[in-house]
Amino acid sequence: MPELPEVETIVQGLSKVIIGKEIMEIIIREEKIIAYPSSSDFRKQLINKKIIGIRRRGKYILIMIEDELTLVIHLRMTGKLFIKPSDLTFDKHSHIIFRLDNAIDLRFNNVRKFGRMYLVDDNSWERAGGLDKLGPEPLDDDFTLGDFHKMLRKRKSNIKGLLLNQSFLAGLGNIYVDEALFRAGILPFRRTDTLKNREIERLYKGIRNVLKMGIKYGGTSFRDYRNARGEKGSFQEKLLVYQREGKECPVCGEEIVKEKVAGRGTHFCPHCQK
DNA sequence: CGAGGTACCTGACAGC
DNA sequence: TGCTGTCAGGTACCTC
Repeated sequence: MPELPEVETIVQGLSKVIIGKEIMEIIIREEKIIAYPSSSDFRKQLINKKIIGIRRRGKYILIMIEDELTLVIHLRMTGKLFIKPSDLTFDKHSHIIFRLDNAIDLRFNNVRKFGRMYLVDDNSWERAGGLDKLGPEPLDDDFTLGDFHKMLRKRKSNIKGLLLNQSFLAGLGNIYVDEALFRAGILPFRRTDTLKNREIERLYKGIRNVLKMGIKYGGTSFRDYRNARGEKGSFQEKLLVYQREGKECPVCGEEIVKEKVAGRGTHFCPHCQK
């Protein structure tokens, strides 16, 4: 479900509420969500510990716990992480509940049960479900056009598939890839080694701009996504091609097309994108 | 290495 | 009303 801007919005929302709080109780209603370690070790190591920080890496949420532990959470599809005053009524899909010391719950809700949690030692991330294999952060200041150029030069696959690959670049998903490619004027099935310098530059800027805009508008909510307070984002109102099949291209007026590329539903303008 | 398919799950929606 | 098929913001794993 969530991509970089949605995860960033959730992290920003949670940081105001959970930092400095102690975990009093953990209610595990779906064991399989805890991927590492065992659910009993997971509970044992977290109980009565204080949350000292939270940050994002790609689409992963990293919650820093005292005693040099990191709770790593990936929401996958339909995952939500939100805060709520503690009570005993649990939504059908709230699988893990962290009860904090101010009578606030941090709840992990995930209709499709694809999301996973990992509890690892700080900076020891090889057990954290691929976190150690991520590519660069696209919004980092030290991720430059030159870096992007160098990374692309070694590749030959279609550009959409490559941008979805988290070990190539961290944080993009199906929505933001389609939007970035539209803004760059590049067809999603173009071979990476055919991209011209000026196209690579437009793509670099397109990726960064669309991610920044996504964060500014609090993410994209067209079905499940909600922030840490249960509110929708509004970037769905700014989408130019995603979920706009059959509608007019905002630039040329031609019809937006949807096809399967890299195994995913892919939206593009056959006139504006070359 | 890359491409393509399947699997993991549940729910919404279209069509009959 | 209800059945069936398809699709969904993600990723791991398998085969060729």
